Amino acid sequence: MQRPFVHPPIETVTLEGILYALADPVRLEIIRRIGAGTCAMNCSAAAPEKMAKSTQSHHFQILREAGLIRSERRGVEVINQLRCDEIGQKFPGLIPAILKAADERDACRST
Amino acid sequence: MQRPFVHPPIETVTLEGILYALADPVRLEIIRRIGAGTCAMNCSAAAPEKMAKSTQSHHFQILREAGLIRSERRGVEVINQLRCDEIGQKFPGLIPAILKAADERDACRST
DNA sequence: TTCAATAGTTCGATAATCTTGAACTAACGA
DNA sequence: TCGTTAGTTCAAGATTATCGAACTATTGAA
Repeated sequence: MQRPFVHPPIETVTLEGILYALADPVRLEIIRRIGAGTCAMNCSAAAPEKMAKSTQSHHFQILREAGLIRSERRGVEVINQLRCDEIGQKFPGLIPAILKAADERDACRST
Repeated sequence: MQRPFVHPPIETVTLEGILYALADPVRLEIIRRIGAGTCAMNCSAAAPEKMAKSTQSHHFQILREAGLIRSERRGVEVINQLRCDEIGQKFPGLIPAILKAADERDACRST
């Protein structure tokens, strides 16, 4: 089928959806990678290597439905970017706080 | 069996565990109620009314295992409180950001 | 002490959700 | 047109959640 990507308008994005999406370690990692990069990232680059593609695709779909990312086909690949401005407007400081917590966790781990 | 409550030391509390616990709407609501109150709260008061007690109990167990709450038996009931100082030390601003987002969502809803 | 009531917990079974491999689609280049 | 790459969709087995029923722990009253 492969219908075009659906992105919920920011008004319908819910806190539950965001937390649910970010509660999965894989998806949190994807968001961290996408969020850290300056430009949009394709799915394979953002997801863990050894995971089944179908599972990757599933995770991206959940991130899209949660309103966290915007996906767009660019040639043979699909590029993704964080909808940080929109989300930041609706839930100020939420995403940064979570990403900061993830960074702090990593910093603690490596010491 | 009913073994005594186990509370993970703050060092073993993970961001994943916290996000996972708070991703469930019921558990987020429980944390909001416990967090809002000035004193510790028993399970029935913090959980939604019409939910099965076994399900409530299950949710409290997940919140405990995530390190979000500390439970203690007080007579016939079990009182719960947010471990906000400890968590705030490990993940500064995380819980407040999530609770703030929940408050903002409610504020938008009611207007 | 014994009995009843209250507040949670544990257990077992069904219902919902996740993960994966296989088959498929869409775009590109030789 | 064919082969390759990058993702998606689908169906099925494996986890995980929800509930009712039975149980435990504590209190207070007879």
